[in-house]
Amino acid sequence: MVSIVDVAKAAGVSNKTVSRVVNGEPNVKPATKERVQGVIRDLGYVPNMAARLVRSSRSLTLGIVTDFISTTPYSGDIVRGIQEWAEENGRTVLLANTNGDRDKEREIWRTFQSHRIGGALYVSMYHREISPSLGDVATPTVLVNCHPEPANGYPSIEPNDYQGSHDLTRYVLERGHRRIGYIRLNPKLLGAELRLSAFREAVREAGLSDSDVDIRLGMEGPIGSETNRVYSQAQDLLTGSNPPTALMCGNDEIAFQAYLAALGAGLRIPEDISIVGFDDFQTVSLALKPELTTAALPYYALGYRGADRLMRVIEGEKLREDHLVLECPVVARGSCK
Amino acid sequence: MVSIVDVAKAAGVSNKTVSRVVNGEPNVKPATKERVQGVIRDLGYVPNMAARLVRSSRSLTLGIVTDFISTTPYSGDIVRGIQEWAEENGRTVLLANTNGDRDKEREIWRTFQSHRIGGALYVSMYHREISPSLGDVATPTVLVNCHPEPANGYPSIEPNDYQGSHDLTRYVLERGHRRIGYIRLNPKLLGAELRLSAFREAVREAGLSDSDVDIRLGMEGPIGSETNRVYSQAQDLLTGSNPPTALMCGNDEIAFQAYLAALGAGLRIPEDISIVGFDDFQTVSLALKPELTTAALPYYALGYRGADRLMRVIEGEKLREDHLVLECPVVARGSCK
DNA sequence: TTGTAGGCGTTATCAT
DNA sequence: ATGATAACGCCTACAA
Repeated sequence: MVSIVDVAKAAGVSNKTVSRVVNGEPNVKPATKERVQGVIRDLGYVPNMAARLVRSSRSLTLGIVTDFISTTPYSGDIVRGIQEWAEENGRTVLLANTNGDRDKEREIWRTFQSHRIGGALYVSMYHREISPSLGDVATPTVLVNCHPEPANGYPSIEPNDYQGSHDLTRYVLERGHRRIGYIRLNPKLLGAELRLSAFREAVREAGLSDSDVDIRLGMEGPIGSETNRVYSQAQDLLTGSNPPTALMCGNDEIAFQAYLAALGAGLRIPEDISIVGFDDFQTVSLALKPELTTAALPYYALGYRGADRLMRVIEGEKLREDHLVLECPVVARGSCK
Repeated sequence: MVSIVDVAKAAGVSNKTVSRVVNGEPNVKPATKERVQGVIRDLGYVPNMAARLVRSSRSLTLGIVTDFISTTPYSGDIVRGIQEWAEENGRTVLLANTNGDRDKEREIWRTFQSHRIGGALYVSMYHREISPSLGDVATPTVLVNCHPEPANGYPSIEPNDYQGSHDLTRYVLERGHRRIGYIRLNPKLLGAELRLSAFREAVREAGLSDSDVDIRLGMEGPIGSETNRVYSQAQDLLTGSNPPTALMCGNDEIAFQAYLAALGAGLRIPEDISIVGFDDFQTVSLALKPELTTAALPYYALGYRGADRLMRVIEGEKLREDHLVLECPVVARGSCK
């Protein structure tokens, strides 16, 4: 593989001059610069990052640690956001997946260290509280789609489930609905609590009473192997006496099953029953007919802006104890009212 | 950061001996070995891959190039398969995404070169024929979920859409269906052609005539921004005179919309109409009620075995012109007959 | 504006 | 079984 010395020889300059050209440093005569660049092209020289890193110990690669990449396919958009940022900023991305295993997590951390990464993004695939076991290392780290346990203050970036659910509930209320059903996510999910409490709050603010809402548990049990009661709960809710006019769902996949239950019961959407979801998982939300009104989880932005924050941490800004929250905008489509 | 020299000093041996211990080389007295390992633990020494690479030029990291990671969320399983393999084999993974942009592709290739990766996996997110623009580099490369244009012989690994569709059609026929509807994928997709022709062949083998099948175009237009006619086509097909008893769909998302159309038309699944999909995209196939009978695209295995093949190429096996094809098994669930 | 010398952390080579 | 020394490709520091 052609090295900086080869280029220097061929161009008749010192290796330091080549280095200067490669790194865009000043103090190179334009003529020399062009000649060197020509040789670089001709010889197909590509700088060796490893050698550069050994000498300067300033790494341009950053690590991504994901947890359950398999169970929530759509959140891959977080990774895409990070990649996009990395590409725009001349960084490269090292990827590893814990599969929820603590030992593996520690091992990954060692691997990243051995690659002397500049910083890391710890990406959770569902919104939750975590305590990453990063060893006792001082690598700059930002938590994405999760937040740290109270004590250990990593900076983080998360979606605002509360605001999203509150806005969405208001959207439904503003369309005149006064009897509202709600099918919950697995209570073990952080988002479940936030979304439900925002729903309750918005409904209370609108002056509805407890008897105006009908809250059901859609999923329960350990995450990844939960019991799914959505379909039967939706059936029960929709075909009971005095059914709601609107049905809010913990996420789009629940809404999806609610559609099936509603259609199976001979109801038309949205004429007989309005349905809204949460997440804006487009494979579902855009495939449903009518398309689903929902609140959008800003996955891509979570990744992109998370990477941006990481860079700031790397460059020395003190962001510890700094937790950023991104809005979940309501996406109005045809399924409500 | 603690280096091999620090360890050597603290252990009272030469740096080469430490190196030997770290790399599990022979000719180290057990006592020395243990002492060194103790010091390594105490000092928290982590080998510097960059330095190792500079010296030995044998890279333990491999690159993944993806194209449209965003449009097909579920195919992230391919990446998961690769990661799993990498982890089991002590390799690290560098990730980059072209977004379908040729220039970016070339740039990624340069970046990978500058990291001196040992080999690369070119991963397409939907099954297709490609001509990767890898520059004139000799980095070992394996194509995953796609195959090379005739001329340039990269080894590849792909799903067997034809076999999957053929088996699935036979499964449907064996359940006694003699009038079958079919909603096609976008013809621009390689899988679309393979699946449809396998369907036609299986139907012909069973002695059905052209009038027994009703083939509709569900999607068309440029990939990523296609026109979706599935819902209306399904409605039309199911509510016409002399409707089919079984409806086969180009993929699970089409089947999903067919469900909606069927339920909307007051049909019961599978009593009035059997529906089958393709892909086994579990977010859809397991959420549908009844759960969807389909053929499983072996995404995970594609990644895992693709990585395995890459290693073999790296180690010098001649696999050029070697194209591996993985079976798509029928997954029987409740939606058929 | 350009070049020289030295060193980063590691492995390879050859001695001991 | 262990060590001394050179070399990998690059950058830093300093000199010219």
